Amino acid sequence: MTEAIGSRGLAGKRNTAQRRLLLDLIQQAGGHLDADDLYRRAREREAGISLSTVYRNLKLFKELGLVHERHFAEEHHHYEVRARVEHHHLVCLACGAVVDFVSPLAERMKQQVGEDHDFLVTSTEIRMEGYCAACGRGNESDEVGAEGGS
Amino acid sequence: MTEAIGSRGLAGKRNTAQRRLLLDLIQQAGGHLDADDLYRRAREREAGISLSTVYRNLKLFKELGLVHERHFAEEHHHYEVRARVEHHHLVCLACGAVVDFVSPLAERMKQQVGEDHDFLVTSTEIRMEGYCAACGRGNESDEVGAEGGS
DNA sequence: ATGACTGCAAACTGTTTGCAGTTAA
DNA sequence: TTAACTGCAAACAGTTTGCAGTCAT
Repeated sequence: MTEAIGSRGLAGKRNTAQRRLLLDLIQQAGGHLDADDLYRRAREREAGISLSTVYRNLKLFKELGLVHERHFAEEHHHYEVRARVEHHHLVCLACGAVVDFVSPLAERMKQQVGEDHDFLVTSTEIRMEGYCAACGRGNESDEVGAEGGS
Repeated sequence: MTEAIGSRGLAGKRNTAQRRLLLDLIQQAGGHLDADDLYRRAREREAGISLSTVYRNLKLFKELGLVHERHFAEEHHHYEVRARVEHHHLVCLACGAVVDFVSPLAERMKQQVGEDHDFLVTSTEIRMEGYCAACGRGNESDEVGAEGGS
């Protein structure tokens, strides 16, 4: 049953070849692709597709709730299919790997913070940075001690 | 007292009037200002300062660890003085208010996630979105239920 | 038939860079 | 004195938009 978002969910919008293609690629990719990744992959299958179309549809998919926009440390956006369960990201500062994770603590924190600050929290994004097992060694210098002056 | 980062911490770099001014403004602001905010405030005090200088110094301060760069949902970066204790952000989708919060759960989660995925986590950024007490009512339509198809 | 959608090129925003002049050390 | 720094303008990357033509409905 991986027809998850194929054409379904377009809510009255036109079902064009480009949209089908983009949705399909996003879905296949699984996660974490930016507009340019998507554009490049799309061109492989349909050479004439334009970058504006990619952007316009990414925007549409976002509005329809089909994809999520992520803000990693880089200067552009990343997109991923809307996940069934809320997950977060761990990014390796050395190799750039992005690992998804879930944590029950996140849910608890959301509730608690919402209560404490009288906020109705609708979504949470957690990004942890550091070094993965492979890159871990040799990077002791970049520690983040948080000392304050008097 | 509050001479926290004034000229101190420039680590051998030149102590120019522009740097002093920028550091001072960043400190006064307390948090969450973007390059353009900073530029505008800086011009009020020293009309001739250039935007490139703002960017170049923001980059320097970041490298020296004097400020943190934040990635809110908008298309540009925000900066804040390096806090004594790691805190996170709650942003109101209606009025744009940004509230800082701290949570002991964040620390626990960091440890746990690091262990689980064999990552050396050096920093964590948590952003929760939702509606503050004042904006809360009247926005029931935009809920984020995470349902999966079939 | 017709308005939503597309491709293209041009515009825009946030950020970076080359260069020549200035200034802290 | 001199290399680090600055202001300016021009370059860049990512993203958006106006327009004329196309295509799903």
